[in-house]
Amino acid sequence: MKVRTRYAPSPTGFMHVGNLRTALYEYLIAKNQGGSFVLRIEDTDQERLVEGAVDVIYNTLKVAGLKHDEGPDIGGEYGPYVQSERKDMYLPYAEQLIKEGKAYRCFCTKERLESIQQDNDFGGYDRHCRDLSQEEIDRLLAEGVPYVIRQKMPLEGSTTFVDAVFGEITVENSELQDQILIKSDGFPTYNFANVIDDHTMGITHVVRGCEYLSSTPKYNLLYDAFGWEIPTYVHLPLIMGKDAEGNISKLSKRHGSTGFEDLIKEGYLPQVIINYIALLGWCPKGNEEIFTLSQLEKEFCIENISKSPAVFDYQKLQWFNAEYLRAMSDEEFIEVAKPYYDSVFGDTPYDGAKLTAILKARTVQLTDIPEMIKFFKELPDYDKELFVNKKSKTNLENTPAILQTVTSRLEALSDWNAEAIKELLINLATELELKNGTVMWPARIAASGQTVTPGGAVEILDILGKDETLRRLNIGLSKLA
RNA sequence: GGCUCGUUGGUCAAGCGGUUAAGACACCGGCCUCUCACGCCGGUAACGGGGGUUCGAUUCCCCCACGAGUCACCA
Repeated sequence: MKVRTRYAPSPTGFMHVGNLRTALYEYLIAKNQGGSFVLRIEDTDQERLVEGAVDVIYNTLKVAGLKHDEGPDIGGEYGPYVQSERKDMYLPYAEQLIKEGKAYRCFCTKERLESIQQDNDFGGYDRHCRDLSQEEIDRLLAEGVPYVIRQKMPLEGSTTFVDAVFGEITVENSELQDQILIKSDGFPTYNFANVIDDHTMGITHVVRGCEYLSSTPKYNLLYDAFGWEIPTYVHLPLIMGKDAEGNISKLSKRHGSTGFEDLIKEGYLPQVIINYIALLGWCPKGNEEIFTLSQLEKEFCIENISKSPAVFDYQKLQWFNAEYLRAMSDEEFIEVAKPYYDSVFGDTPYDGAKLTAILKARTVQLTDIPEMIKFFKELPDYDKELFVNKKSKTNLENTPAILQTVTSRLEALSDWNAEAIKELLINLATELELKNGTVMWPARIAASGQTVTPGGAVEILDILGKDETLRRLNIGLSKLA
């Protein structure tokens, strides 16, 4: 049978990396088996609808490369793919269960439910309406008393199911509530809609966070009640975060950015986020860690999904990002870095290729770029003490003369390119019987106004160009005078 | 609190009865070097505790501890 998985987010306007990982695993499980990945929007909670939230979902999947085969925007033979548009499908199923004695109407008010919460030795709903007489039901219906439809849970025994990740899990039926199937506004609950939709859409693998593990027996009782085949369950371990004190809890804002959009804004590549979260809870066969999406499609297997929760590690994410950036061609790097170059230079022309050459090995997050290159745009004010460096053997005594010589030699250089500049400076060092650093250090400081720079003197001088270089070297000389 | 699940270095994790207990990130040295990176070489660091089963347990079983999830007209 062809594998079919579905990603069923509710449109909240925010894509948490945990949700994205679920989507990714669903996608991978489907693609690994040549199956279909379905997108279904779960908007049964009319009180939590957010404007434009569905677009966030489309956009994230698109940027992340998780192309769905069926969905609200592209259709498919199992539509509609938005639950609110499927609203009328659910009630008949619930009524069928009532007819078969597997569900019942509950007329209890919210007030009553709240009051029994106070003194609940049993926990939860007391099944007050489970055995109302038919006359009573008819009377309440005639009066138009609002009601919900609840599922009758077995009072005894236990329910066992097998999860593809966690194995066999047994829950006592006495633990199960008579859960609501249809809310008083006529909409189905998430749990009910899920079962109906998954079955009618032919979903074979239900992949979701393990927070659903203990409610899965309820789902299965529903499948059984309808005589439907139970799907394969794949429950995923949670993604945790670690706060400043070292406490570990479910990943949330206090741990840093948790939204896909936020991470993109912070200069992480979409393919990096995908690669990293793929490895949070799943482990490939070999030692390789860098995977493209299509490689993941081939490698992914349910057996290697971990049972224990994983802490989201921003340092590792950074390493992945830097690694991807370094592996890029110059053209690819320029493409992703351009907005950041532009943010520094504005309308001033610049050589993206040369910037890329020095930045590629040094960029962790793309957002690091402006800070690294802003000195090219404008020479920062600096103290002459910066010229002093023990290891390069530079000090305020020898530097003025060296910098003066460097300046005049460069002034005479007609062909301004990295190679020529390098040759000139190295030859000068040899000629003066100095180590390279003694010549390079003053040049770099004067050209950049800072001790730490991306690239060396040669690259910086080359990028600045002859005029700007000489202007800056002269500023340096005047500081030393 | 009841129930369910989990527990290998700081983090991600391999392991599936016998291993010098992989690898990666981070960290610490060293080399390279005009700074910072990159790259290369090396290093520190782990099976939560207690009982069993077994010739032998990180691996199987039980108990405990700790952690997490769940007990909604939310998903």
